[in-house]
Amino acid sequence: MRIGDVAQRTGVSTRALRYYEEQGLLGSERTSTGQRTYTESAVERVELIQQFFTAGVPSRTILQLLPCVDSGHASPEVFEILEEERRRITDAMADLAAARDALDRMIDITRNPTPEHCPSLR
Amino acid sequence: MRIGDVAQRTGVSTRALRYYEEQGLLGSERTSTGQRTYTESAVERVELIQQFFTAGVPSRTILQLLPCVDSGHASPEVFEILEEERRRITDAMADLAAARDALDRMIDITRNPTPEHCPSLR
DNA sequence: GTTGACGTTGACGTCAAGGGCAAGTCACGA
DNA sequence: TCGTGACTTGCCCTTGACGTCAACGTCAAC
Repeated sequence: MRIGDVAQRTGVSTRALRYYEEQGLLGSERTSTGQRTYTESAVERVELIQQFFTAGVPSRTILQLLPCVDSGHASPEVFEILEEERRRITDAMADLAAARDALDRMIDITRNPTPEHCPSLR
Repeated sequence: MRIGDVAQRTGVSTRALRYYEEQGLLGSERTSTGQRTYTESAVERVELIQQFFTAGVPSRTILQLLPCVDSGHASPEVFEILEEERRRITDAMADLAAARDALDRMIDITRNPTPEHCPSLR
């Protein structure tokens, strides 16, 4: 596959794919004329990378985690990173839940304006 | 209260507080010599702003929501924003959950390396 | 009245994940 | 062989929420 094919199948821009390679996250073979060639597994890899990016894991951290995906083995340091990211994500979920609750309260108040809720009615 | 007090009580830098004011998110009185003065409610306000920032709500959107916090009333457009942000946050939570599951699988595999999981052992 | 912490504005720097453009090369069908 | 679309590298640009520095004013204490 060429880069455009991977882009189309993953929904990730070619610019982003080159960026991933630049960051060491995604490998590719080259043709004799220098064009990138990808295997099928690259699609899966890109999807995993995307998932991490979406979760707020920075590229440098992903770079440390990916070898462990391939080898199935984690050094103690990598293991610590795994658990730390897990904690970070859990905390982020709690923050999101709190913000959503705040929005819910606002939605509720604006839907049922009552004197207790609404200073302007008092 | 002066800006340093608010910073200390909220854990938000003075630079950030001035930025919030610049963005219209946070009001302040001024002394005759130009120094900012805050009421007690500013602390609560800053905490709310932080909560939204943490949840990924951009300052321009927060700016549209805050008047509704004060008035207890939301125009249809603001109401739509409220619900859209709610959706966005819910989606983000699902993304985080998916990423955490991916991490959990990795953690599990590295904790119990088995031939099925680990290509290098096959 | 001087010291030192705290305050002011303004301008520029940072960081990450790409976007966009330029100028050239490659692949492939007509 | 020509055209066209896909690809290459290299470079600067963008966005948001501040950090940082400069140059200066203020305030409370001693």
